[in-house]
Amino acid sequence: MKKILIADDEPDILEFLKYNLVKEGFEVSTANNGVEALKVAYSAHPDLILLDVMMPEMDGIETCRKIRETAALKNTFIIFLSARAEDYTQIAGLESGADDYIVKPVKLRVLISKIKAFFRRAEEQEGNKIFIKELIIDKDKYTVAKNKKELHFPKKEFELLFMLASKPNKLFTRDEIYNKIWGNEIIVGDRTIDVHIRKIRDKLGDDLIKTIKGVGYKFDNHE
Amino acid sequence: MKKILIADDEPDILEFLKYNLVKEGFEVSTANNGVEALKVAYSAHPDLILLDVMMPEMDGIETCRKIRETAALKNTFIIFLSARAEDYTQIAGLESGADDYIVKPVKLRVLISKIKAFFRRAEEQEGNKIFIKELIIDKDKYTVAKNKKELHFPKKEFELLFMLASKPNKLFTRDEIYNKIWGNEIIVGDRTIDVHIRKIRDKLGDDLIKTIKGVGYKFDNHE
DNA sequence: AAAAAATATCAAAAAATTATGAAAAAAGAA
DNA sequence: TTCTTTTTTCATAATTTTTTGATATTTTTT
Repeated sequence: MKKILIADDEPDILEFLKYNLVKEGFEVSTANNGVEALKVAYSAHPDLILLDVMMPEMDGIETCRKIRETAALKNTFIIFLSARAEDYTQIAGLESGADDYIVKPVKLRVLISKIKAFFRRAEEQEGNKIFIKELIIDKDKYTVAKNKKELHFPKKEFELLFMLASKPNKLFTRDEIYNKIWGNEIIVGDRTIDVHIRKIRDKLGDDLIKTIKGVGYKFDNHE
Repeated sequence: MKKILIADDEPDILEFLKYNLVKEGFEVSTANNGVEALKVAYSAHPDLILLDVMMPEMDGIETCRKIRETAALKNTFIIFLSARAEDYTQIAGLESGADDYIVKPVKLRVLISKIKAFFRRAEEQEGNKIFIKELIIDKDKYTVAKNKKELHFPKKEFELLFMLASKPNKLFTRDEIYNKIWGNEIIVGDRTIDVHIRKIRDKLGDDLIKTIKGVGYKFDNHE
C-alpha cells in the first residue's frame, strides 16, 4: 500500500485530497507547512509527496531541496501542486528536485492518474516475482529459491515452472504447455514435458506439481 | 547522450522542438504520425518520446499502447504533448501507459525542465560509482579497481561490466546487452559478447559473471 | 481382473550454446 | 603513414541443455 504525504496550508484542500486519495486506496498523511512536512517525511517515509509551493514556515521549494538531501528519501516522488503558474516558479520547482509540477486547479481524476503513472513506473523496477509456498521465483534474476536457497534452473525448466506457478491451481493442458514453451513451429516428442517435470520435481519435491492424467499438470497450492 | 523522439503532425512544432532540444544536447529524431513514430521507436530506441495525441494514421494513445507492448521499450519515457485539455483525454493518455500528459501551449523552458526531471530520476538509479565485492567501478574515470589496484578496461569491456554490475544478480539477456552496448544499428556476430565476457573474467576472475545458458549473463553477488 | 492408455523414470544420444585461442579487421594514436 | 590498441570474427573444443527411446509404473476403461 503506497503512502502519500500532502503538504498544504489550506485545510480545505488538505481534507479534500486526503479524503479522495484514501478512497483510492492510498495511505495518506498531511502537513500544514514545510517544516511539518519534513518532519513527517522523515518519520513516515512516504512514497510520494504532494507539495504546495507557498506555505508558511518553509516554502515548498526549500522543503523539496531538503528532502532531496536526505538519502533515505531519494526514491520518494515529489510533485508540486500549486496555483502559481509562472514559468520561473515551475522551473525552480523542478530544478529543486521535484518530479513534476502541476498547476492548480487540476481535476481530481487527472491528478490521480498522474500519481498512478508514477507508481506504475516505480513498480515496474521491482520485478516479476512469484511468492508461493516456500518458493520465490524471480524472473528478473532467473532464480528459484526454496527456503532461501537458490537453485539453478535451465531455461526450459524455468519457463515451465514459471508458467505453472504464475497461475497456481490452474490446470494447464499439455497442448497449452507445448504452445507456450515450445511454440507452434517446434515439434517435440511426447516424453519431453514429462522429463522436464521430473527434473523440476527432483529439485523442488514431488508435491508441488500435480499430474492430472489424460489432461495436463498444475501447480498445487493447497497449503 | 539521451535520445528523444518527437511525434507530431505539425511540421512547425516538430522543427521548433527539434531545434531547441538539440541545442540542449539531446539527440533528436522525428515522426509525422503514429505509424512512423512506432517504426522509429523500434529502430532507434529513444529514451523519451514526446507524443501528440491527434495525429493521422494512428493517434497518440494507440501509439503509446503499442509502444508499451514492446518489451525493449519499457524503460522509455512517454510524454503526451497535446492541445486537447479535456480530463478524459488526459486520463486516457496516462492510462495508456504514458508517464505524463502536458497540455499545450507549454513554455519551452518548462518542458525542458520536465524532460530533465525524468532523466534525472532515471539516472539516479544508476549512479556513477559502483562498490561491489572487492571492486570499485567508476564511470567518470572509466576505471575498475580490484582490491585498490586499478585495472585497465577498454570501452566495450567497461560498458559491459558496468551494465551487469549496476544491477547485481539481475539477468541480462543477450538481446538486452546488444541493445544497450551496441545499439540497434550495429550488428555484430554471436560470439562477440562471449569474447568480451571472457576478457572481463580474465581480469577479475571467473566467478563474478555467471552464464545462464540460452538466456544471458549476470553479475553474481552472493557470498 | 485384464487390457488399454497415459505418465514416470533412466540413461544415452542429440542438439544447442558457450568457452577459448588465435588471427583478422577496425579504430586510434603517434 | 605506421604503430598500437581495441574490437570482431572464426574455427574448434568443451559444456550444458534438451530430447529421445526403452521400459516400468500408474490410472482408467472394459
